[in-house]
Amino acid sequence: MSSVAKNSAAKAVPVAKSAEKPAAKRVRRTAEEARRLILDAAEERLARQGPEGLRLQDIARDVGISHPAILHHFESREGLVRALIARTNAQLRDSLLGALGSDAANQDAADHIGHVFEALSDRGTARLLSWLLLTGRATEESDAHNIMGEIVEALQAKREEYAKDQGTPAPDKEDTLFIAMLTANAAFGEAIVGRQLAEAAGLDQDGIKRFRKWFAKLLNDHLESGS
Amino acid sequence: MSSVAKNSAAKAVPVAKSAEKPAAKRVRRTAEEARRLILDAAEERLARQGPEGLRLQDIARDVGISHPAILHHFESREGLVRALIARTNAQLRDSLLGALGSDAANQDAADHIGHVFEALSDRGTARLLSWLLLTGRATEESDAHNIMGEIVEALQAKREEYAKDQGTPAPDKEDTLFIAMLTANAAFGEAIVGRQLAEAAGLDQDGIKRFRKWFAKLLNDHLESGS
DNA sequence: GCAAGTACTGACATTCTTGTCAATATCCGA
DNA sequence: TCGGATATTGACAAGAATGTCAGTACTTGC
Repeated sequence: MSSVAKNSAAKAVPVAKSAEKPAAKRVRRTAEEARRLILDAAEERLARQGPEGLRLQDIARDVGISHPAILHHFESREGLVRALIARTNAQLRDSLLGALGSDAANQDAADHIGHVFEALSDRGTARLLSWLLLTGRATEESDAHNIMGEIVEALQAKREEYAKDQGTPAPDKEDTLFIAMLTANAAFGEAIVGRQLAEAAGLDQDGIKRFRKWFAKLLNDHLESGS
Repeated sequence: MSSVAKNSAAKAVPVAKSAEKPAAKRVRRTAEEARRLILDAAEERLARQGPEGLRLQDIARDVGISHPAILHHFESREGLVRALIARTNAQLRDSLLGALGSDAANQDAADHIGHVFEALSDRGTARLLSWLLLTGRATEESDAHNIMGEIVEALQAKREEYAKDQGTPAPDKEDTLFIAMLTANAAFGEAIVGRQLAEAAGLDQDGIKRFRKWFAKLLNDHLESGS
């Protein structure tokens, strides 16, 4: 050992009192893994406790690291929030467009409605996005722009295709847009006030399912009535 | 002026350096008035900047008082929030039930929809309520319970009356409940994501109006189709 | 093995926010 | 006009939160 006496008891910084802590074997993750874990923890905190539960110290404790580690990976708290927003947006986009694209020939609204509601309710995606909208963030990010635009395009394409098959006139594009908007609004609203309202009305979990079906039927009736 | 030399330069506490501040003539409001002003300012801050903009110092500056004055009137920040919630709930209740009760014979959904949307959008009522729901407050307040219950009752009564006039069968109560829920959800959703979505879709203010009308028509069609 | 790169940490600095307190100014009734 | 009640204030206290920094320990390429 050439460079001796480096971690003995010399310098003075770690002190190292007799036989106390076994040093706890520091763990080291890849940067990517660490970022993922941190975002996961932040996401859950946000979903469970709302915006005020998003504190670096808490998140760090959840992950099992010190809070400066978070700063190391995300620069600042704001950076963390930005990253969380970006990831949530991407997940939402995949979830929605994926569902819309997969069962290509499915014209039944109920399935799509279900997907939208679940995509927004699960893991508190809607709550997260609502919070960021409420705090005035993402005003210029305009990620939502693309998502909404793509979805309306996809929906309109399906309706036109369906109309051609049936020999009915092509549907109005604004009508398609309104359907998408209503669904989005309703899903967001449900994610936020849904539980309260359902409780107030004495609806159980099954009642909520009935509500979604009822809503899907409402839209289906509209679709079939021809604009 | 018998008791002279009271605000001269004596005691030592206010220091009163030569000719600086003219003492600024302290204003004194009634407790009620002060509370009202404070709540107004808090409400606006919340609507404009979201939950993070609700700081005692800021609110105090808006009103033109010092922040301990707020504590004096509301005990604590939490007390202020509670009071704000209570007032907002009461306003919302009056607004919604008032509209529903006034034009007694009006069966047209469009007007009611318009009222609901406006009541929730104006002054950021929905944003405020959303925030408090997101932060997990008002879980047991259950003020919302009463409001929702009353509204469904009122709506159902109107539908039954209308059905009797028309000789049609009485409407299903759950259907009425679902209509109310959808409207509430959609209005909340619009209050939060509405602007973003509309922007994304290239809708202007007029487009939003068209959307609301479209939604009202959707419900009207449903009402007239008999459940 | 060695050295460079970097994930990670403890301690500290800074700033912000709620809340307390004693003192003061204003209103209002006697 | 006096005196009590109370709305209001400045100064301070306590705590929490983000951010900085120098140093430590793990990994990986040579």
